[in-house]
Amino acid sequence: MITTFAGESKHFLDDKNRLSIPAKFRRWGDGEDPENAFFITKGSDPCLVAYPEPEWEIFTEKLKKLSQFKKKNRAFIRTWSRNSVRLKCDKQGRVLIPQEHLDFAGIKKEVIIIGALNYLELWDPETLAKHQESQIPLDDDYYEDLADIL
Amino acid sequence: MITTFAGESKHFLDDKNRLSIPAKFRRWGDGEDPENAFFITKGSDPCLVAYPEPEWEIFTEKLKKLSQFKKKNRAFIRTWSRNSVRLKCDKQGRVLIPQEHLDFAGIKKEVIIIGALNYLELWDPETLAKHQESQIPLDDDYYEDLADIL
DNA sequence: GATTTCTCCCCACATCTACCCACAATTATA
DNA sequence: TATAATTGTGGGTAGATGTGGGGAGAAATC
Repeated sequence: MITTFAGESKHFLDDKNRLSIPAKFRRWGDGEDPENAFFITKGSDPCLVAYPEPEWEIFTEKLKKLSQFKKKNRAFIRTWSRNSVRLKCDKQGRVLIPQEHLDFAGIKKEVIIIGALNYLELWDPETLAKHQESQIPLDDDYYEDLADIL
Repeated sequence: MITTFAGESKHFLDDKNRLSIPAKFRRWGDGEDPENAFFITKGSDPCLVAYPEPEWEIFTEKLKKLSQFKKKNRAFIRTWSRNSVRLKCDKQGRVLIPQEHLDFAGIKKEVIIIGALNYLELWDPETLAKHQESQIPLDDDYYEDLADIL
């Protein structure tokens, strides 16, 4: 069982591109996961997405079921896999994020870390603000649909 | 099973932004919840809303079922989760409320804590008074609709 | 094989958190 | 009513946390 991530923090990259993972996001489940590694990918939104290793594996197992005889499946699997990097926290609870991933999300120094239930999102503050502004507000139809499951 | 919260109290933030939870709201259910943590979120009204952890989890578990490959789902989860903070009572029954949340609700020193059945509302007294004044009175139609379920 | 780059350990330290103790005021109990 | 327990509030302090930087070893490059 994975701990549910919630809340947000602001941290800073240091000169070595290391990012402290907030302590509350650093441990999960029953603590029996010895490594507590994350997989970081490029998100569908302009941010990085960090999955605890078990979550990433669950998702990846689903992907394996896609037929590789469909061009779009191959493309998706390829992209997913290329963009995934396994990152282990150092003894101070930091991960070293590849420059290419930082560039994708426009992260320079400041990082907003959002706990989004079973994954984390890493945002550049400005990019996040702009994204929130340009966001189409959730409309009544959406809430109608939500109401069906909530 | 969650105890039903009812009634209201007035407490004061101390210099460290700690708020005593009224004793009657501090324990719930069968007392078998070892941590007795709250999740505090920004309300739809200008106040903070505090859910006992089990209540928050019920809702959140449903949210986890939403696919993250729909943009609107991501937006909804992000908003919900960003504003949520898990707060554990210290041994004296107090929680440390983040400054940002206090600012959202305009809380400075005095706090009105309202038991609202399965959650608590935290109000700045002035904000609450103003909100009550500007409140649209409940009309007959509303009571007609209520009658359907009551 | 030698040199350079990268990774990750360690140490350091300011800040923040949450423990503990304390105590007055209130409520419960005998 | 007297006594005991609970509650709300204040404050000191040890430990946790976030950040910075040196340097040993691994990996990559020449």
